[in-house]
Amino acid sequence: MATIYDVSVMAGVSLATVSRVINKTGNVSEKTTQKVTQAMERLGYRPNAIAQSLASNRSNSIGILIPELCGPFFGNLMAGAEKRLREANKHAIITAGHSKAETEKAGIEFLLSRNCDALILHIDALSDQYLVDLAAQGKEIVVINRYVEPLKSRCIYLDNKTGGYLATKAMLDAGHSKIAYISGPTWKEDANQRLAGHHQALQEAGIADNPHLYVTGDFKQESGTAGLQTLLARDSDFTALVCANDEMASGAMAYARDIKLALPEQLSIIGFDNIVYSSYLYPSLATVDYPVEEMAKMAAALILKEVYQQKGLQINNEFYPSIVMRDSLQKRPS
Amino acid sequence: MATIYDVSVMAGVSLATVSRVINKTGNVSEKTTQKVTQAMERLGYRPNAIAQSLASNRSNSIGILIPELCGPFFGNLMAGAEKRLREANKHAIITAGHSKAETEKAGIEFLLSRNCDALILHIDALSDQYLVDLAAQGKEIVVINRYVEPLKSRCIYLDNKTGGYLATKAMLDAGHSKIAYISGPTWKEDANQRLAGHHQALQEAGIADNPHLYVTGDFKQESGTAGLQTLLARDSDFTALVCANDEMASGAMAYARDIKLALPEQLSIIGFDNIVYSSYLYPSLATVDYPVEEMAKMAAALILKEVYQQKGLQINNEFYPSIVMRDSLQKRPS
DNA sequence: TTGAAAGCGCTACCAG
DNA sequence: CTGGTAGCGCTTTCAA
Repeated sequence: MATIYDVSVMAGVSLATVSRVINKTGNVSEKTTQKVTQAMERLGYRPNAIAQSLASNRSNSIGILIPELCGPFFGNLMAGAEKRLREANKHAIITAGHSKAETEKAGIEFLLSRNCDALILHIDALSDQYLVDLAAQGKEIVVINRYVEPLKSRCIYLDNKTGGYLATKAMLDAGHSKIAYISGPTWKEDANQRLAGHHQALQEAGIADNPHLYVTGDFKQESGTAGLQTLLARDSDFTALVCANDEMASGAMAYARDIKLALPEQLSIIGFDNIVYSSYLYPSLATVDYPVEEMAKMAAALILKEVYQQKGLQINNEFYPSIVMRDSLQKRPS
Repeated sequence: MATIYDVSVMAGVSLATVSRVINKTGNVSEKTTQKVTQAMERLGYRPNAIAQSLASNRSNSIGILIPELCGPFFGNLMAGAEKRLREANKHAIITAGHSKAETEKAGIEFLLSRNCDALILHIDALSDQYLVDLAAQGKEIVVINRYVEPLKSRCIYLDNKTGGYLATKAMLDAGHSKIAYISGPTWKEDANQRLAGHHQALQEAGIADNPHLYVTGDFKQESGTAGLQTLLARDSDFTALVCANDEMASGAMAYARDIKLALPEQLSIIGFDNIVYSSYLYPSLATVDYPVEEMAKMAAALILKEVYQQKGLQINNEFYPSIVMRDSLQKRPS
């Protein structure tokens, strides 16, 4: 690899000048610029980002920590952030936290040690306090899908409670009153808030809480399958099922078909997230739209504004869910 | 951030010694090690990976370039590679190539400029020659899902042609003879090979080629929907549909239901890839298994072996697809 | 077993 | 407009 030194020798100028033309900073004469550019081309020179970063304390890269690298939800999150950053000539460095405190911490350390200019974090396991302390260290962080009061201007979050409320409300409006619920893991904030919204909707409708109608999953498909199985085994005669995310809903749907339960005639189902393939399920899955890609772009925009002083960016911290009606949710036959 | 210098001062030793205990290299007395370790803890010291990398020309990070960050196929690819690397204490740096020569090249340059020790590349647009030249520059590269003759020991690939063959053969074996095909983009190697396998199967069965039964998609769901629509508009009376991937198959299934075509009674469908949710579709989608996660792990293993001299690793370059029978493929009613 | 010192490739400040 | 030069934080000889 050619270095800046090789270029300076070939162009017959100093290191400083080469650096100037690389970074388009300072004034360099037209003629000199040309000489340098030519030398760079001839040598196939490419700046060493590592060295640049060490010298300038800037890396033009943003660390992104998400629980998992696969799955439609986080896929869209990554893609949204990466797109926005790429447009601004910044790079994303992505790593997985696997929803465990230890690995989340290790992931953050990794990103920090790579000198990221800022971090976008989807944290499941670490505490609010940890995030507050982290932010206090001076590195710009943006927390996505979580509301941390002291960091609220740095959080991009969804009103999950309203989302849960809307889902159940849609079932109520369709005439259902026996509504089962498959929750996400109780140690996840978003799962709890969705459940809280569900409770609120039931309460408003004057429907008493029935623990037989709840089961906890882990946001994966299999747990939707297992969840519905458990619920049915309890022998409660519910006509509607609210799932805390689409993946569990699709698992539940698969189970329903296995046991010849007619969908949506015998059971209405609604999910949450509006992941890409929910409209391709059969019946197409009603859900609550989670504008995750937009939110990820907003997180990126926040960083572009705060860290790179990009102008004219409108920041919006709170996002709202909306109902997406599809065939899996049907009026309760009276 | 505390630096190695701060640690050396606090511990009362030299920089070199601190470096030795960080890297567990060279002999350092028990006592000294303790002093240093304590100082590091007290200062909350974390090595600056950038500086380490610049000084040692090693980064312990592996660059991964894939076309897209979202989607089940690439999600599994990332996850598999990351998992294997993490176990070995290496880190993945992931970037998207978006299937365009320019961005793919930029992605590679980015990874190279970040001093990655090796690259795992899923390349769509760049030429074989480009890859050969790249490899010649000395950086270890592993090419995934593509066979490049001069680099064959560095390629981890699937026998896509056999996969295409198996899919169509399964339809033939089920009694179908009018078989439509929705292909991937013709400029993608894997798409062409799958199609070649399809042709081979037809030929062996003595079935003449019928251009009316072909349509080209882009591996996305929508193109499956559009593809089936186009095929049906041509008014050919096919009873089976082979899709070059599961996403297009799910799009086609959605369209079939829209127009009240009974699945699988009136149309048998098979996909390719065996992405996670294909078994949750209705009817569950028959497909060709693509062991992408295993392959990604193998790519990582190859790097661990070649670059980091990890021992005892068995490398296997070629992987084979296998048929996954599910409800969407049914015997042709005679 | 330890320390001194020369870089790694680049930026940024200070002179001129 | 250009050059000289002191680092950025760390690794890695070479000596002691």
